[in-house]
Amino acid sequence: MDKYEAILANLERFVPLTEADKSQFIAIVRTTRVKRKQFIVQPNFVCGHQTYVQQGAFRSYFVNSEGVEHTIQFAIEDWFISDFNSYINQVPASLYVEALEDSIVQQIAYEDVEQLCNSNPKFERYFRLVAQRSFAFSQRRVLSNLGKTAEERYVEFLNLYPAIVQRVPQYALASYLGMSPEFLSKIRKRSITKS
Amino acid sequence: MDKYEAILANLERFVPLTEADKSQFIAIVRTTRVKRKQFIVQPNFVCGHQTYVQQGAFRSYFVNSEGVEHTIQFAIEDWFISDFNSYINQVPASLYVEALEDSIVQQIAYEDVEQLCNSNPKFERYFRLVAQRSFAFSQRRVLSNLGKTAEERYVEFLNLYPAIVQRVPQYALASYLGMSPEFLSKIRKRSITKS
DNA sequence: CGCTTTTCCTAAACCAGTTCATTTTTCGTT
DNA sequence: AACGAAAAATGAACTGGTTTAGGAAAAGCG
Repeated sequence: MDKYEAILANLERFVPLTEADKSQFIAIVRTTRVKRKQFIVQPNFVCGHQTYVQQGAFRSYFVNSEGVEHTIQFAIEDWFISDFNSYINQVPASLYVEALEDSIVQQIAYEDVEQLCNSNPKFERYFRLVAQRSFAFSQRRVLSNLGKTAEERYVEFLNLYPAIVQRVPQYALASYLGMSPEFLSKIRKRSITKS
Repeated sequence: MDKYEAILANLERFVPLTEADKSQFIAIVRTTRVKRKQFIVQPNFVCGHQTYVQQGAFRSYFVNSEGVEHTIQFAIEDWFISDFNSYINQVPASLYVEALEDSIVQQIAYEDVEQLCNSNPKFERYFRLVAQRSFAFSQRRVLSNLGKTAEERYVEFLNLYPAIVQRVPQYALASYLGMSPEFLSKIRKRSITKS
């Protein structure tokens, strides 16, 4: 299979593309292999790319002043991941983005994206729609967690992303859900004996 | 002063505009007065507009299944506010957006914005940049709160938005900062006696 | 102005979730 | 298959923040 098939299908969910558009886009894409535990973004370095996961799994996380990790996002096949604040404002990152499995990604550089948007409104449109949806999504996530207990947040995540639960380490999931790994462990035990 | 001056200046921070662009934009803007306590967005109604605050103050909030209010955002002069998820996906809102003072706003309708973006790439570009920055901003907000205690979140907000602290009711601020009003009261007492 | 309603403050009991210390299991590597 | 290291589980002690209930102060409104 063509390695650009998936990412182009992603674009075409938002804007129709001619063959010329497609090659214009492919020209700025770079495919890379990333080994498990390897970082593609690190604090203090400017995040120069957006990364599309063709195969594998990643997480982005923040280490706060006390040294505690907080997972911000998981990404598996057909998701984008980066330190978006660093990328969009071209300032030093505050996140790590780490491969959780051996993976294959497609990357596009900031400068190339901006130029692409300037030269072809279809891409401007694509990135507008994606940014708006991402923003709306992050708002929804905040909302749906408000006033929920730790257990409710876990159950909700389990229903929404059963595949991810199987695939990521438990301490990472705990830090995503905003609880200690010990407490997540306690919850899982509870919900197993219940059912 | 021209009532469109402020909102146009906002646009021009991102894209240069000709006089023709400006009148094209102004054509879809509607100015409205909103009285204190009045809602401009309500749950179960589709949020049809983005709202720019020319004068006054608003907050958006969510009421969870237990009836507890959670403030999502405050907006004073030169800010936009809406239920962005409802607006962008044109689905029923889950938020209230309420005027905290008698206010004057400028509103632009979803359909008009989409048409404007289609017909003039400058606006496509403006809304892309704004959405990207909003997303980055909301990520930053999440980050900066991670692992912080209630008191640290209060102190940070006080430093970032001293004007807003003076202007909004304390229960609204508490629900924004993710704590009970009683606890915020306790904190304020502590930090006064400290200084 | 005076009445009503909303907002703010105080304090004690309480609890969801954390921390710490130890054991058990899983998993990647040779 | 066997070793070592990382991850997950367990349980007891603890705590940051909530809840509940009451009263004081401000603010809205006729």
